[in-house]
Order: sequence, then structure tokens, then C-alpha cells
Amino acid sequence: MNDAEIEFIERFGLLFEEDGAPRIAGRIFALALIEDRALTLDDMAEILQVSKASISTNTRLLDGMGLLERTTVPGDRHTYYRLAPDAFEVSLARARRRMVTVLEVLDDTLPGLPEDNPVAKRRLSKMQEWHRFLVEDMDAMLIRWRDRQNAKHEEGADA
Amino acid sequence: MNDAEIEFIERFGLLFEEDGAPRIAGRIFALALIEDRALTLDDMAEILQVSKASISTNTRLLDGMGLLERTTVPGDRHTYYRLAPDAFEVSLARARRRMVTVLEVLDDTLPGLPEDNPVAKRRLSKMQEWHRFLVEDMDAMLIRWRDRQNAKHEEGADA
DNA sequence: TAGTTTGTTCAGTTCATACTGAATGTTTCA
DNA sequence: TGAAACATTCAGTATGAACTGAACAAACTA
Repeated sequence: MNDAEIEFIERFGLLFEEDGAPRIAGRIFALALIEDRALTLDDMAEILQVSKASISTNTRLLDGMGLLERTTVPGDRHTYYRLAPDAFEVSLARARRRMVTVLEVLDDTLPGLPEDNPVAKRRLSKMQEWHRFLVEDMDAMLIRWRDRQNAKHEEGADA
Repeated sequence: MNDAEIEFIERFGLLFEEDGAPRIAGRIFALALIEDRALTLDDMAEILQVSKASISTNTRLLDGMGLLERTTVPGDRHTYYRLAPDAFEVSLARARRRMVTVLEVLDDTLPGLPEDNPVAKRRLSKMQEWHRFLVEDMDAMLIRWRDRQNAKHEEGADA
């Protein structure tokens, strides 16, 4: 664990905190990013110098978020955690879910809005349109990314 | 203020809370969305039934986030707040800033990573690539949206 | 079955922050 | 310049959430 790695872990802790997630979750995620092998709770508690209880709850949080993956090996009673294969795309999926939630609120609200407030009706409709656009375009965005990755691999295979 | 509007305001309070922002900020934003005219601190304190102090700090928070706009009129000592014209696009800008921050962390970290950990180097490079893609595509997304809006207005002008 | 190793849950503490009421600034008008 | 009507700031309180240590549960081994 050199200086660059330690700072990386700490800065990710702060990033997570800004997002409303526990600081430790960010540190665990950063650790999983730079760590080659899958780790046990005790490994992480030792490296990050926090209680095993905290590691346990936060690894399960990260697992639930789709950022970490649990693995086991036969004849070994440990649970190992490592970075989920598609961890990057999770942030996009989270943003998408939020947009959908806002859309749901708008859908529920618009029909019940008072008739004597056309400004609100128009504004919320516009907002609806914007969020629908975002959701659609985010889906397209993910496809563009995957296409790009495939293209690069094919290119690599050709060479 | 009918039932649909009240529920709208409360749900936005919760949405903001999930994002780590104060609940009241969400309520104020939602109020600005459905309210036609610009409001004073006292107006909002009255409608939302919270202290003027809280309204003051949170309106300035929202103003700083670019979601609310301050207006004044000559010969009137009130400060009025209303929805910022481009409030919708703010959420995208925020997401973009976050991506850029992650990029900065990655740029700072990669050079200092230990040589004996090629997995980390490759993984963080990939992560860099992903975030660069996101930033670029989000910029393109905003352009697409604006084009679409312009196209619709022209269409409307034609008809 | 008893014993050991691991993971999870729970009660309690600490820390951060939203919110309030009161005091302080600031602008407008007479 | 003084007074009134605002907005802002500050100290204090209360709420909530992160984190810990310890108890508990579960899974494996001998």
C-alpha cells in the first residue's frame, strides 16, 4: 500500500460521502479497485483499520449496489469480496433510476394539478419531457459505450 | 395548495434527502416549480410552515446550486426567489462535475501506482476511459437536447 | 457432538448537520 | 439621520446516521 494508493482510497471515501454514502463504503470500493485478489472481511478491516462490523455492513451495502461481488471457494469458510465486473456502469444505472423516480413523481402529480395554474402544468410537462429524454439518451449512451468496446476488441483481434 | 401539490412538495423533499441535500431545500425547489410568481422568504416560510432562518439558508443553497434565481424590483426591499430558467440542466451539470472529479482522482493516482500491480493500472485506466466517455457523451447529450428544442420551436413557427 | 472460525446483528456512543429563535446587519423611506 | 422592514448570521438543540465492541448465529472440522 503506497502513498498513491492510500490517497486514492481516502479521496474515494470523501467522494462517497459527498454522495451521501458512508465514507467507509468509498474506501472499501477504492480498495477493491486497486486490489488484485479477492479479500476477506478481516483483510479489509486490517488494511483500512476499521472494525469488522463496519466492513461487514458496508461490503453488503456495496454488494447490494452492484459494486462488489461475493465469491467463495470450496473447503474454505471465508467469504471473499472483489470488484463487480460491471462496476463502472452501476453509477449510470443509479442515475437512471433517479430520473425514473422523478418521472414517477411527475406522472403522479400532473393530473391532479389545479386548472387555474397553467404555468405549473406547462413547467412540469417540460420537466417530464427532459427526464424522458435523459432516460432514453442514457440507454443509448450505454449502447454506444459497449459498441465502442467491442470495436476495440475486434480491432485488437485483427492486429 | 391542493393535495397533488402538497404531495409533490413532500416527495421532492424526500428526493433531495436521498441525494444528501436538506429536505427543506427539496420542498422549496418543488414549490418554486409549481409556483407562478416569485416568492419572498416570508411567503415560503408561511406556505411550508418552517422558520424563516431555514428558508434563508436553503434558498441561498439552491441559488448557489443554480436551481433558484434571485430577483428584485425597484422600490421594494424584498428579495424574490423563482425557479432558475435552466434549472433542469443543472442536474446534468452536477453529474458532469462529479465525473470530472473522479477523473482528477484517477489522473493523480495512476502515475504513482506500484509497478508490481498491473491489474490496478489496467483497471484504473479503463475507469478513466469510461469517465472520459461519459463526460464527452454528456456534453453531446445536452447539445442533442437543445437541438431538439430548437427544432420543435421552428416546427411550431412553421405551423 | 464439541469446538473453532467466520459472518451478522444489536445496543450504545460519537459525530455531523438540519433546524430554530434571537441577535445582528442592511436597505429603504421619512 | 433615525426608524422600519427586510435578510442574514449565530448559538443552541435535536435528530439522524456512522461506527464500534460485544453478543449471537452459522458453518465447518475433529
